[in-house]
Parts: sequence; structure tokens; C-alpha cells
Amino acid sequence: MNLLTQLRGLFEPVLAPLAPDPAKLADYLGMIRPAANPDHGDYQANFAMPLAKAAGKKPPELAKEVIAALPANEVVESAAVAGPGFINLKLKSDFLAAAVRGIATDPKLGVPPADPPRRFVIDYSSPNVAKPLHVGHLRSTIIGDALTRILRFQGHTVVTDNHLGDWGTQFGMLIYGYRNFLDKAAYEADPVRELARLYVHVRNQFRKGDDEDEGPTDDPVKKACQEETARLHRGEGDNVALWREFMPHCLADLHTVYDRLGILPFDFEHGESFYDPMLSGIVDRLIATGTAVVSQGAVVIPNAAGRVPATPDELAKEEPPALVRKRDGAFTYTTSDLATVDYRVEHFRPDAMLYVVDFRQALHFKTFFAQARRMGYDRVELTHISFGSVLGPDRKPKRTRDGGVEELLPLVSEATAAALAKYEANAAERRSFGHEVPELGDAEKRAIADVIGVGAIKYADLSQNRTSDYVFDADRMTSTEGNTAAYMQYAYARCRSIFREGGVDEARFRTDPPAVVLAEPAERALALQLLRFPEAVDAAAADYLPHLVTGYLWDLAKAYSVFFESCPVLKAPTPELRDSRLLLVDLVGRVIKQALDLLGIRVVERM
RNA sequence: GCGCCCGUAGCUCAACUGGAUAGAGCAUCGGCCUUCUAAGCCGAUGGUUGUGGGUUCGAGUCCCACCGGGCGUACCA
Repeated sequence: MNLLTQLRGLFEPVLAPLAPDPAKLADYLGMIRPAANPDHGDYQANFAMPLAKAAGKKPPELAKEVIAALPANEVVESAAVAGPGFINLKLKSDFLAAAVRGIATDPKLGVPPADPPRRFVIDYSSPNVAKPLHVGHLRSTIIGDALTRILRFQGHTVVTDNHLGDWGTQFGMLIYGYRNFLDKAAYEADPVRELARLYVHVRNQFRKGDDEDEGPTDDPVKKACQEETARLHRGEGDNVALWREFMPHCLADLHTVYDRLGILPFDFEHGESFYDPMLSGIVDRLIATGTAVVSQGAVVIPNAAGRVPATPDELAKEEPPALVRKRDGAFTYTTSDLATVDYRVEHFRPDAMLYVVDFRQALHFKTFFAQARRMGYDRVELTHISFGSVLGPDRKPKRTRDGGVEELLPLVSEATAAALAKYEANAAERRSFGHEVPELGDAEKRAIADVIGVGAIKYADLSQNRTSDYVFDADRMTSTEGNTAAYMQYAYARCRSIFREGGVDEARFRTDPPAVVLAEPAERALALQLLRFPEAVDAAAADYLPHLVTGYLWDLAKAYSVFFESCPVLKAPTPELRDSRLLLVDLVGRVIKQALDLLGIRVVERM
């Protein structure tokens, strides 16, 4: 049940004979869309202009013909030609009322099952373990989690895989730190904490301005760490044993953060170490099939033009080749990525693989996807779900290494504290106006603040187009006004409050729904908005854009606020209207709760 | 140098992928609490969509040039 699909189905038989090219029929039907301006009706159709041009007619005339040819139906109340040839569509209120009543019994609230359902592998979060998680990791995690929930809700199969950075220099640093600076008592008491201290301590031994990258260095400490890393990779000494000892602690630390944020458990956490044993086989295969060649002692895959530019001069002119084995014999991330595709295709048989990684790796994914296709993986959709940088309030990209590392957990605490303060202030203000405000226990208050605070952080991220850069402003996101999680949660709490105050059991509205009456404009607008939920889910899933769900939520919650102000529910003029409004309120609550759940955000019964 | 992305109200962002008078929130100003939660609602102010051309019935959106910013450019991931 999707209003748009239904409308398009109505127009299809009329447009089919008019479309000059049958392949373009879908395009024309796509020009039926929600009205940009509510004054123009509920939906608008914009196909008359291009269609008239192809037919050599005037758009308004063609629009009139289309309207006249429209089959009799129970959906469209009126269709009017306006402006240069727009068709403004108004839907029948009776139809809307019946449709709303129809979704009341649907656990999926009108969202149809995906047809056909697809199998996805989504790769997201992918932090370097043993380093503190900072705000830069937030976006991939939150966006990937939301996409997983959205696609699963549609009925797709989603395998989630956290491609951990668990085989890099940071472990050389930990091993070096363990050997030189370990506080044994502290390690036994709280290994995670001591490892974190060691990492930072070793990092501080590096010369100023030096980073952790591989490559030649004359920094003695960095060199020592690199040597420990190399020994780990070669399986020498007890480095592997130490790595095995550290890993569970690092993972436990990571999962603490995920739990705090309410991130779905990953199906797999196959990190770099998992794929390491497969890398040499991949390179051998690439060479054997002629996909890769040896160049300057390294093994590379030529670029899309089939060339291997190597000199700075050549590299200035064209796309670089992909390095799969370095001169020193070590493998690269490209090798690892190809091994990952290989493994996933064999084990999960996906229709699509999504990589939720920031936009700076766009070139890498472009070339890596091309290489994967050349290796024979040309039947699986490979998509880079790119997102913008996390910027500080100064609009400069937030960086881990620029000193001020912004860790995640303190930030979550800050957000929940702000939510708690807001609750107290709000309760005090309500009391000063003589309202009865229930005195909640500390535990309940903290639970509410937790849901709102975590929701604020996620919503602030998800409500932006993911391709934009993202200014991380703690004050703004924990604000409770406007298009924020708190506004949606508040709307939900108001829905629940009506049932609580009225002592009404909502079960009846979900199993045996009463007739719906749409008398007031606010009721009609709300019903229309409720019926658009499937459109929003479709759109968000089609382009992997969670902000289309928040945009929908914002419209729905606003429509509910207007309804809430103008339409008494418990004291409705007639029992029929009371029942009808109760059904609407119950449905609004369910849709808000479901839509927020698609974003990984929880709700509270009161706030 | 070459390539990718971005530039929309004072600030933060939308604009359903070429549709009607470019919309929200914050901030500012004004109004609404003896009626289901005022974390709310109603209203006002605020724009040459970086600049200049072009394409067409129609451009924030597509093309070209320029200005400004970010990022990337095989042996970091």
C-alpha cells in the first residue's frame, strides 16, 4: 500500500499509448509526486509538458485529455490543470479514511515487502581497534546501522560486517608499550584502561608532528614500533601471543561503546587479520590471470586505461594503478579489499555490497570496484556509501592527531546530562503554571535522559544529507527544539499520554479498527502524512539516504502537533469522532516509533 | 598540474534528482497555558541560490568559464 504507486497505476494505462518511447513511460509516471505546495493539492503530475512536446500538442490540452481518459476510481477527488500544464490531484477523503483504517491492522504500517528481496552485505563502522573511538567513527557506524535497519524492515536480507583495523601499527605500538612501560598491577586490574594508556603514552614518545603512517622513518620509537608490527606479521617471537591477548580486551572496549549507542550487533567482525592469510593467494591469482603485473618490484593492477603510470610525470596525467603487493613484499588495503570481496561472494552470495566509508576514499573505491569486476565479480552491485567529513565548530575537519581527540563516550554523557537538565527545567516550568507534573523517580529520569541524549546525537547526524560535511556541534544537537530527536520523541509521548490519561486500551485499534472520519483539515493532513510512510522508506532505501526518513518524521510530527492543538481526542464531540481520533493518535505513535527505530533511536512513554 | 566534492537567509541545513511564488530549524520580534504534556502552537522579519555566460516551455539542480573552500593524487588505510 503506497499512495504514489497507486496513483501511478491509475495513470499508467492512459499514458502508455501516449509515450513516444515505451522505455520512458516509467520516467513520465515518476513525474507524479507529492505536491510541492499544499495549495496545489495532495499530489501533482508534471508529465504533460515533456509529453506534449513529443506529441506536438499544447501541454494544457494534453493534460485535459489525460484527465478525461482517467478511468473511474475511488482515489482521485479532482484533477485540475494549472499553470503551463501541471495536473493537480486531490484525493478523496473517504479513500484516505479507508486507507488509514487499512494500515491500522498492519504490523508493517503499510510498507510492502520488498519485491524481490535482495541480499546485502554492509560494511560499516570499521574502526581501528586499540585506538580510542572518536567522533570521526560516528558517521559510518550510525549511517550503516540505520541502513541495515531500513533494508531489513523492507524484507531484505542484510549481513553486517565490521571490517576492523586489527592488524596495523597500533599493535606494534601496544606491544612496544607493553614491553617498556607496562604497569602490571594496572593491567591486571583493568586491561582495557591500561592498554589505552600505553597507546597514548607510546604515541607521545613519537617526535612532534610525526604520524603513525608506515614508511621510512628515523624516529627511533616509531621505528621500534614498526619493527614490532613486522614481527607480528611474520609471526615471530611472542608478538602473536600478545596480539591474541590484547584483542579480546580491545573488542570488549569497542562493544561497550556500541552498546551505549544502541548499535545492532554485527553479524561478523572480520578484520584485516582475518583476511591476512588469504592475501598471497589473491595476488597469485591476479598474476596468473594476467590481471596484475610486476612493476618496479611491486605487483600492481593497471589502471582503467590498461597502463601502469609510475613516474610522477605519468601519475600527474592519469589514474594510478592499484598496488597489491609492495616492493617489500607487504600487501596493501587494495589486496585486503579484493580478498574481502572474494570471501563475501563465496560465503554470503550477496546481490549488493555496500561500503559506508567517508568520501575521501572515493577514488580508492572507484578503482577497487573496477578491479573487482575485472576479477570476475561483475554481477554484484558494489556501492560506496560516501559521507562528508566531521567538522569542528571552526569548520575544519576534526582530526584525531591534532591534539584534542574528541572521544565518544564523554560526549554521550554530555548529551544525556543536557537532556536531564532540560527535563527538570521543563517540569519546573509546567508546575509554575499550575500543571500537574508527575514526579518521576531518579532511575526513570535517567533512563529518559539516556534515550533522548543518545537519540539527539544520532538524529543530528542522520537528519543531514550524508554527502554533506557535518559540523559536530554538541550544543546544537542536544537542543530540543525544532527538527531533533526530542521533538519526535515528544510527539510520541503525547500520543501515549492520551491513552494513559483516558485509560484507553489501544489493542482494539490494531485488531478491530473503528471507522475513520476526516472532518477537520488537520485530521485529513495527518491521515495523508501517515499514508506516506511507505514512500519515505522506499525513497530512503532506494538511494541509501536515511535523512529522507527524518524529513518524513519531521513532517509527520508537525502535522500531529497541529492536530493535537486543534482536535480534542478524549473530549471529542461524538463517540465516533473520539474513536476515529484515537485510531489516528495510535497510528501516529506507532509510525513515529517505527520510523525512529529505523534510525536506531528509541522512544519513551513520557518525557 | 590533473581529478572528485562543495558554495542556498546572520548561523545550521532542505529542496523528492529539470517543475509552479527556493523551504525548515536556530537566532531576532510579537501573540497563545483554569481543556488530552508549552521539549508545543500561531504570526512577523530575513534571498540577485559565489560570479558571468549558455542549453529550453521552465535551471539552486544540466553545460562552459572564472572566484572561493575541502579532499584525493601506487609502496598509510
